[in-house]
Amino acid sequence: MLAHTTNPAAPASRNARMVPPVPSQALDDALAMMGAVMSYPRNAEIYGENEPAEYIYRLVSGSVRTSKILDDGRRQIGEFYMPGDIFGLEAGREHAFSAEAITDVKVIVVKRSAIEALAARDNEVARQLWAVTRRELQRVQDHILLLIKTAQERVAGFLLEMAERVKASNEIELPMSRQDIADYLGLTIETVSRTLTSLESSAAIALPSSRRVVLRNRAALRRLNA
Amino acid sequence: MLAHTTNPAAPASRNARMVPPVPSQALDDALAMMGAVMSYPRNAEIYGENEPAEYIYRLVSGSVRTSKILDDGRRQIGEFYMPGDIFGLEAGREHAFSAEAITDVKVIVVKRSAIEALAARDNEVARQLWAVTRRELQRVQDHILLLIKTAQERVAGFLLEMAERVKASNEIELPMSRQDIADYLGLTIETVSRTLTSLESSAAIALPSSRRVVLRNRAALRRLNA
DNA sequence: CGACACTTTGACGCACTTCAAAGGGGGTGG
DNA sequence: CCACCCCCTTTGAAGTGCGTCAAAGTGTCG
Repeated sequence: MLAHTTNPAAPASRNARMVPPVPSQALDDALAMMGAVMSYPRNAEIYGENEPAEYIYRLVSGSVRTSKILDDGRRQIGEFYMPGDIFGLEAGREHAFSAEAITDVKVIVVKRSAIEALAARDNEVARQLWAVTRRELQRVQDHILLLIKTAQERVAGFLLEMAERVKASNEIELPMSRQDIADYLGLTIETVSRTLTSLESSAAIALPSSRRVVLRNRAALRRLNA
Repeated sequence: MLAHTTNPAAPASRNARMVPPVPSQALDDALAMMGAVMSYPRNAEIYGENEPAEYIYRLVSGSVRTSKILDDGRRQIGEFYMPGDIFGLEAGREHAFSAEAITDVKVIVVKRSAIEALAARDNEVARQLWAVTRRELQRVQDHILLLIKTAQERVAGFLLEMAERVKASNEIELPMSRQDIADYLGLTIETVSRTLTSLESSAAIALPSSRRVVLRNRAALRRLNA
């Protein structure tokens, strides 16, 4: 099987270190073997915060967000997941975040106990599970670096990250709403909107529609991404 | 909610979920067996950003910070490590952060290749390495939750986290400087200082000296920690 | 075509930063 | 043992980037 993993045409990466897809053939095969395909409509909850983490998921199509609601109602997005990504692994015995379908999604679901039993027998699977967790850790660390920056830097960084992950030339289709972006970046929806508008004015990007973004000047975005 | 009631001896925990120490006897034993003890004086670099990640470390005594300098000179602290913690595992093939001794420290150092070879043979060690990485991930996720809050909430959350980790009744000795705290919380040193002063005025804490903090009213701190 | 959800734009306020200077406190040398 | 110095911390005053509140677009699906 030619895995979806490698991409020779990858664009020059952002200055934050790359988080390359983990080549995880053995794991992917195991998940495909053992797992059931499930579908969730847009906005459905895949699992909830504090639920026992009984399953792990491999996203087949669509996009997923993980989030956490704070006591005062503020919401933080943990991560966005794209096809091929594995999620639901981030927790201890309980999910620390909830996961929701941003678009209609298909996922492969596997019982955690089953995959862990396999890992106990198959060191390659164990190694890849660990690698997936380390990649997740890197993503979260990159996320922290975004959160200490200015609004312009956060939005520019977000766009570069998305462009890299969806690997679509220069025009990217954002599956998530402005509110999702705002809650990912620790900003308000108004600030995200204003910042995008201002990036458009400075010709760094174009916005053919609110969910479509054309990166016109990556160098400028990378400069903002300080 | 009757949450987090599990440990009667533990002080009531913060509302962010606990990140309990991972019981890792097999791993600790292996590290003790295979490792060399090294000492670093205060402020010494243990490893640098972008260096190959050849070793992993178990902190024996003292405190360590990991940090990353951004292009414009801003510094972000990744995590603080206390005795018993394992660090240096957070990266891919290269360290994403540098690690520095906050105080004089002693660490046990083990070649990564050696511990990975052991993990390939000993599933218990492999499992525990994965568990350490997952705990690290949880910490970083909690860190993100701090970064989206107000200054008061960040500082209160930081104090509660430190109190929990050093497990010293109500008076804690902070090994790190105000600058370290500021760079951990994404604030300026002035804001950290002002916030501590204001928490003292409101009788939530006392500051016998700049590095010593007495938690006088955890409930108030937890309330701020929204 | 009309209703509803999402996005954009505007005006204003405030929390935190920035710039500046005044305290400590602890270690060293006289 | 005291005095001086250096570094860290605290306090003050003023500026500003982002949040808040409010209202006007814009697209989409019945």
